[in-house]
Amino acid sequence: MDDVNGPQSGSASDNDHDELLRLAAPAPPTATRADAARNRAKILDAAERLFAEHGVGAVSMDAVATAAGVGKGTLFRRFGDRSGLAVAVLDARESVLQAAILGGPPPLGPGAPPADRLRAFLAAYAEFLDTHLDLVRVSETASAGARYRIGAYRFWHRHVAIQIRAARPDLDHEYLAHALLAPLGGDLRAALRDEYPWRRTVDALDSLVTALLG
Amino acid sequence: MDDVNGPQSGSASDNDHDELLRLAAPAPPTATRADAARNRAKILDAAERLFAEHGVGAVSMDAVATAAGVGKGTLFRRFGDRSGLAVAVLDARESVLQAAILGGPPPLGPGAPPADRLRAFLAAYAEFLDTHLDLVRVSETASAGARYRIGAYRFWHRHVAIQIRAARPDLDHEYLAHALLAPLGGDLRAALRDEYPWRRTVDALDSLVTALLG
DNA sequence: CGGTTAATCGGACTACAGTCCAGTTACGAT
DNA sequence: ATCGTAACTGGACTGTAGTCCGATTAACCG
Repeated sequence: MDDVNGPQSGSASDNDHDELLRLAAPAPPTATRADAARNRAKILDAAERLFAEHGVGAVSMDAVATAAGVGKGTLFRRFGDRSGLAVAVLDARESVLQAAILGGPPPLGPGAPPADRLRAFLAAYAEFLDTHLDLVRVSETASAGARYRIGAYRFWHRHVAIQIRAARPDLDHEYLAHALLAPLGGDLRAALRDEYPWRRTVDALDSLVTALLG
Repeated sequence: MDDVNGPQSGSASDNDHDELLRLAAPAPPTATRADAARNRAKILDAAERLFAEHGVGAVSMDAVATAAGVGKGTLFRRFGDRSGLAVAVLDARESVLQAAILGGPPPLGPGAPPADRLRAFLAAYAEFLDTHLDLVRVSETASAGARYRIGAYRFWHRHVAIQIRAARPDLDHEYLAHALLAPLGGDLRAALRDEYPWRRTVDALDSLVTALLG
């Protein structure tokens, strides 16, 4: 297991970066049949269009399948369930933020102190969340907390955990990363959006990070 | 609105206590028809029995209605939806913890320093959560983040916010209370239960509280 | 280029949450 | 005691997520 000790050597930092990269990279394109790939693209197109036009909540899976010119079985075979489809649609948009974290300018990208990077990330993620709230909520709706198993969440979690560890190696950075991400879950944000606008949310989370990492 | 200033005067503390009491008290029993009350009890009995026997996830609303000897319309009229039923079933069990907070011995009850009370509460709630996880998850499953509107959550939130304010009046205690409760949401806990047992969860949250309140 | 195989396709099917409304029943007024 | 009415009841109905399996078709090999 990637142990907790090993202070900030250059190579440890590189390992962290590599691990994040692996989480960000899409699964290796395992020899898919041509028609399957075509259908996948048609479905994503149709879903994106319908979601934009009618709102995520008002689009049934049947509607997506029909609009894509594809049977229902195909839709569910390729994406598992409704939340899987949402994840796939979100994927492209998440990549932008992931790229900024991996190689963008500080404080979001590498180079800034951990506490600053963490604050910058939480602010950026909060913005992402508000922009795609409906889609994120659907992607979280799953039988057994699917959100926490998919690549995107694991990327955010890893990034946050690494920043915490860098500033406070004595803490349980793995769990605390979950705890810091939890307030940015879709349901809570949807319930609190009116009462707590983006600015107030970010300020409060900043104060939490400051208390934790100094 | 109940303003943020007003330091820890005795009366402010009493106001806090009264506000909590109000959130804990069940809605005034507005002249219910006798048969309605009887059916409500029959439904709760049946639900509790079926949940215990087959697991929460394997019990359909039809099954509850049938077992209670009641029509489906009645079930939905009285409890709104599936999550409303779960809330009602949980209600009695939550009251125990609420009573301990309002009038039990410290550190859970009044008398201990805010940071201690907060830690004690988070530990107690984490235990409650693990005991009733399935039911809590159903109670959170709702169209528009219903969890955050119901009395039980508002009680927990109020309590946490009050403790934060008492120790750190400079912070946004309202939002931070949500942030501290968020890690104890049902979905996250379900996903993390295996990897992070109760002890580790509580320890990590303790360190978070310590960082925040000292 | 034709045959073999295994993955894919797609629409009929199931199960369940939640709605609706016509009939019924309890309660207050007379 | 009787009546009027508002609230309650319950089962038929709707819409949707997700499953299943026979028919289809792409990829690979000789």
